[in-house]
Amino acid sequence: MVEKNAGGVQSVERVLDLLEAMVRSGGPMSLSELAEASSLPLPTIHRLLRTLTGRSYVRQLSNRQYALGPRLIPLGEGAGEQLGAFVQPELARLVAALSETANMAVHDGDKVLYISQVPSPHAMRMFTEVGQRVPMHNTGVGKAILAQLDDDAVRRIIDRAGMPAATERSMTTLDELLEDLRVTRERGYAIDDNEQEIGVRCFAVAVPGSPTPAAVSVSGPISRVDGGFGKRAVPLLRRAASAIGAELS
Amino acid sequence: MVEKNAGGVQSVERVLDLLEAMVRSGGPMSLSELAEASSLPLPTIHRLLRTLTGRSYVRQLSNRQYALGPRLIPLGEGAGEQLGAFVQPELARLVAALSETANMAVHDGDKVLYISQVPSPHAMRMFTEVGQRVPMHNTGVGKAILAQLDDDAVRRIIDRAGMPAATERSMTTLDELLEDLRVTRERGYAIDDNEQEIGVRCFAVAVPGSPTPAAVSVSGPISRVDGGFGKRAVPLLRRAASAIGAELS
DNA sequence: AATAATATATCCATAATGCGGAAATCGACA
DNA sequence: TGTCGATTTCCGCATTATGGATATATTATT
Repeated sequence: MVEKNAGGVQSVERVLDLLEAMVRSGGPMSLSELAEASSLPLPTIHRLLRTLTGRSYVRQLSNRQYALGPRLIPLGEGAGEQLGAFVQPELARLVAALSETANMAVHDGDKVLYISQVPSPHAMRMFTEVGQRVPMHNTGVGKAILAQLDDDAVRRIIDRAGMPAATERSMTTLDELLEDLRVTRERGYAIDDNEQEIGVRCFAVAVPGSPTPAAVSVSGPISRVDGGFGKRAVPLLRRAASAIGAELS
Repeated sequence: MVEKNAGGVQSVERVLDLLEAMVRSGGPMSLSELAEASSLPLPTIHRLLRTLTGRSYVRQLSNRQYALGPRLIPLGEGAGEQLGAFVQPELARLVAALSETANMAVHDGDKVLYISQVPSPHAMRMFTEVGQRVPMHNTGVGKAILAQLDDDAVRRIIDRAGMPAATERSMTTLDELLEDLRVTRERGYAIDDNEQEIGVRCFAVAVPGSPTPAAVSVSGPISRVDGGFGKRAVPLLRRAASAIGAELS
């Protein structure tokens, strides 16, 4: 044995490495690019990809490059549903206590993906939709997730995604954002104050120990969601986040 | 050798079988349920799941049941993007020729998932969003996909999903739907005529040879999308669908 | 067009890897 | 506390995946 292995099935671990490399690259990859990314011998990669293409989890373009295949889509959808189903009751408890819309979102590339939502009983409420992807720099969940990364990682994400302003309250420079994240880390929760949409305020807490970074939030109109609301909401958000985190780890 | 193997890496094939079983079940599964679904020995399944849980592609609940894990979500998203990126130019050609919104969708569970869209240049246009999931029985893409299945498979889907009416033109009985699908198969393309939304008509063609069933469509207001439009649209849709199908296979 | 250079795909002998029967452990229920 | 069904760990065996070497495509060069 050349290296110790953490008890996983080798070929499965390698397949996962390959798929992750393909997600990271964001586009089709050639065999040799994959070899470099994974430091595995070419024949091995080829054989594994052959297995995946045979099942449509990877498809080979006419360039002979490889891309993620359509069969992965139902897998991702299914995972989202199953996760959402578990998270739903926790969010429902938040809504029962606070009467504002509760969301859970996960980090996905340079954006944040909503995977679960329980709407507020109020007529005027938030309208985010499960499956929607929103920027990281001007949303509560996005900033809660960013605050868990170090400044360099944040910089890379913003380099790629930019900082489009959604409202006049949105932050537009990296320095502003990094300072806001510093405050967020210290305080332990993130606030979106009219940054994503005028008239809306949002409190968000990161899910601790989640494998893909995630966060939960409650949001509503500023008339109801004020400082006093925050005082009541944050401890509940913390509890919900750690309950979810405990189940995920 | 007890059985012939199609040249794939055994443990990888088995992992895919397990994940697919978990998607089909739609909820958490116990080890023994997985054993029954996959006809593999328990220790083997356990070892494979251990590898997957170690990487967060599967998570184990406190019940000791297993569910699809959060790491699958970015995979599915990435696959959707990479597929969409390739499909985009084909859809753009359709829009250039027809000036109506073009969509591509894949079969996902009991619904249809939009994975790519190019909007019409007209001010009045369709508003479907990528990532949205819509019913199968009252959409063009949905019916094009259903028409490729046999009646029993259709029946099972409708049994689970029901046939909620979106408009007064929506079909609401299985028999109506099966008859419509028979016509669709004969004709070679599907029509959604005010069934999903009043004032909107849609022509759709299945993507041939796609591993996950898929379809492309163009849709717009009935004032522009009439019989004459269909005559021009269908051959172009066919060409786009087979171009996409060729690349996917 | 012909040739070289590079990247991709296939073979196949080897042993390392994953396999699964058997046994231990855990957890639910009485 | 004892029993039963399910889950998890153990470990010797041989089946399975491995990767160096080789053949075959594909692209670049003259």
